[in-house]
This record gives sequence, C-alpha cells and structure tokens, in this order.
Amino acid sequence: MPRRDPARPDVTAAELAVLEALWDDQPATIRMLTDRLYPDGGTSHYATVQKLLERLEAKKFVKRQRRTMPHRFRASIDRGQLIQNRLTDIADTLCGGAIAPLLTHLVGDHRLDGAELSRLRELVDRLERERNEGDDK
Amino acid sequence: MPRRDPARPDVTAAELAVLEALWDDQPATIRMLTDRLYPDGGTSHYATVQKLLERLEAKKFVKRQRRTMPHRFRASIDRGQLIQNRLTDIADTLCGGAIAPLLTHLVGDHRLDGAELSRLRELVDRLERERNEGDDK
DNA sequence: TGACACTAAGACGATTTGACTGATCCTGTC
DNA sequence: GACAGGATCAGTCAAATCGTCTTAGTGTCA
Repeated sequence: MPRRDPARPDVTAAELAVLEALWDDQPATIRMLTDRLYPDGGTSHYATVQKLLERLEAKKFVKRQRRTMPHRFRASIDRGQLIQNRLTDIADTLCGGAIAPLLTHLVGDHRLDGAELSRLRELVDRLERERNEGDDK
Repeated sequence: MPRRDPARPDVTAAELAVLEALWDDQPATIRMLTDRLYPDGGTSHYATVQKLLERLEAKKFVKRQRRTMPHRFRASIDRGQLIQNRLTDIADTLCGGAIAPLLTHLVGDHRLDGAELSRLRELVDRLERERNEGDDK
C-alpha cells in the first residue's frame, strides 16, 4: 500500500491564503501579497509567499505574467473548482466515485435552514425542467 | 502561518483500507486483517497493520478489545461519519462553514442522472415535510 | 522447556510544508 | 556606466507525516 499521489492536486492552508488574496485583488505582485498576508513581514516572509506562488504555479493554480517587472500573478482556479476537486476526491476515495451519497449526507445534515432548503428545491426543480426539455429534443 | 492541526482527524489511504476491512468483517484480529490486506505478507506487514490500528485507535476510529487474546478490533466510525467529516472540513476551509455552497456545486456541476435527481427530490420533499411538521408543534 | 504467535516500542526513509538564506538579476537615477 | 534597492531564483532547513520494518518482550500451549 504505497502512498498514492493525488489525482487532483490540492492546496495547503498557506497556499489557500495566497489564493484567497489573489481572488480578492488580481493581478498582484509578490510584494502586494506579502504586505497583505504578513502585514509587518520582512524579507523572509516575502520569500515564503514567493515559494508558495511557485508551488501554486507548478500545480497550475496560478499564472505568472513574466513580461512585466515585477511579475504579476493571477489565480487560474476559482473557489468553486477547488470545492469541486475536493468533493470529487471524497467521492472517489469513499464512495467509489459516486456523488449521490455525498448529497444524501449533506442534505440529511442538520444545519440546513429553511431558506437553504427551498433554494435547493428550486435548484432541483430547475434541473428537472432542463432535463425534461433536453429529452424533448 | 504555522501549519494548522486539523480540527477533525482524518484517515490516510492505508488506514482507510484497514477500516474498510473492519467494516466488512468485525471484530477482527490483526492476523485476520493482515491476511486480507496483504495476502502473502510476512511479519513486517503484520507490524504495518498493527501500527495502522494503533494510529486509528489514537484517533478513536477503532476500539480495541484487550480482554481477549489476541486482541479484537472494531471500527467505531462508519463510512458515513467519515464522509461527514470530510464534507464539514471542506465547508469550514472553503465556505466559511456553510454547507449550502457544497450542495450547489454537487447538484449543479455534476452529471446527476434522472434517478439520482428524483431521489434527491424525494429527500428534499421529506425534509420540507418534516420541517413543516416541526413548525406546527 | 521449547516453539510459536502476539504485543509493544521504536526507528527508518521518503515526502510534505512553511519558513528562511544567499546570490544573482533587473531597473531607474544620477 | 556605476550604483542602490528591489525582485527573482535556487537552494536549505526543521518539523511533521506516513507507510514500512526491526527488535525485544510477553503470553500460551503442547
């Protein structure tokens, strides 16, 4: 049982912090991100952010604009895709790839209030409508 | 940004394999699990399973019966709780604790076939009914 | 008593992760 | 062009994790 390498790369907490800063203000330089994430950080924090960006770039989660100096960074993944990745990963490792069990657990979970429930109902309604329209064609 | 320690402990791939073997046949001894997970494994694989069980026990995912000899092991978490843990973790780290966004992504982005969709509709129906009954009281 | 299985405890090497250092490179200003 | 100050690049670092493995001690039974 060798350690499997993940099919879908994920981000660590520190990497996520960088991504969130990017989602908030793009494109950004390392300097901008450092000032934001480590308000009174020194050279070493700058290098930390730089390394995190380098790793995010290797994972294709961030694009680097090398033309300009200093380089500009832009997120190439959004929060939704990240959520999607993790959900798919759960489905693969715990449900044999099926996502229906995830839905059951989520919906069955206590913390859905009435408003969320009716939003979900609307979503289901819409999807069923779309599905039927698709069948008609 | 020190490395956060996870609020909800999770299992690794090898640990999950042990858990799945337990879910399938409980209670079990280390020998039984080893024979199952490493069909022609020797002493070292036995020790591997032993260590994995020890770690699972530390996480309270497995209970060890020390009275009998050899010890018997039993899972104290089921697949559903594990799924729940991971879902909650995603909600916490990516959605500020809300689970509604997860639902939206699951229902919206994935290919749900008609059967799954209607099962989901039934679930929503049931929940809304329960909620209304609760309100009546 | 001897053989044998089990338990317990630790160490291992590889990998990950956030942090950090030092050297090199660029750019604008004089 | 020379220089200063910043940005980039290429490593290292320590701590933690994870699957594996070794070894020593303990119990059981013929």
